[in-house]
Amino acid sequence: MAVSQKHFRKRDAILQYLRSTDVHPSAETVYESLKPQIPDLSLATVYRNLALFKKEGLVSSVSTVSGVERFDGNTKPHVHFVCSDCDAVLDLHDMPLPASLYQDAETCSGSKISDCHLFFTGTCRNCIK
Amino acid sequence: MAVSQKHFRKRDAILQYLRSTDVHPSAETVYESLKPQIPDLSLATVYRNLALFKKEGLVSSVSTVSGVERFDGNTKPHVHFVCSDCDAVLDLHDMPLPASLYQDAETCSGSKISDCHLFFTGTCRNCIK
DNA sequence: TCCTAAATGCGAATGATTATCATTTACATC
DNA sequence: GATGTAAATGATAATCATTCGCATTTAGGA
Repeated sequence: MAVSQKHFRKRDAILQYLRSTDVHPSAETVYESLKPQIPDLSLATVYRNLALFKKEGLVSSVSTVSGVERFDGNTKPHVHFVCSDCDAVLDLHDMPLPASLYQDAETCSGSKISDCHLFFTGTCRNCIK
Repeated sequence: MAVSQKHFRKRDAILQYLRSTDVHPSAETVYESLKPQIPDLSLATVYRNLALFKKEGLVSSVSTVSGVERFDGNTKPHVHFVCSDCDAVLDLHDMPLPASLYQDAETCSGSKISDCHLFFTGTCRNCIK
């Protein structure tokens, strides 16, 4: 009925949002961020699509912070920092993963490795003050 | 009243169990493993003490696997492997963390780092078959 | 316009974890 | 040994993130 956006898909909006931010949002945060633009968005849809994206490798699950899963639309492997005070999740772009890690892990474990997760916890710059 | 073990503390039993195993148990698993020896153990006690141990640095939280937190009584830093098929968590003892990582992360993030977590996901040897 | 499969909204169900509160225990003191 | 006090615990309710079930809507082709 609307002039345009008949083909608009909530799924696309969710993925787009994940790729546009570096806050590593939770499902709830994705929902709240998109709700103003998409008033009839349902939380279940966010969860469903996040699960789908994960399965398809379009987004990754950083880790769970204070019991809540956090997502990342940046699929390029990189290191994370998690602040245990404010639950912020930051990218440490300047810390590349040693290229050998992957292969080492496969050899060492005798398993088929699919993903590598490296993150640090501590107190972030803001919370130190 | 009992002959001995008047001073026996469930807390100690929980810590002892965590240090004796390498299965990286969940709270539920700790509970079920100790229940036969300690019939009046409560799940709440397990959760309470795990939280306490974590705060004191006596145990660490490996990661949450399929929505369940997994614990490790081995405080020496080491690498983990998580099987996405069977949810097993294994130690990769032969993969030491580069000593510089810690310091690098602190410099790179401008934060106070307290812990480092490195783990791989994939399909373990058993599940490959 | 009609049809079908996929996508979604809504709300209930699930399941892990935490909070509450009464009871018990450990241990120091008398 | 009796007593007082703070910590530890058991039992269960409450919480909260996540998933499920199902009816409805949408997209896109016939």
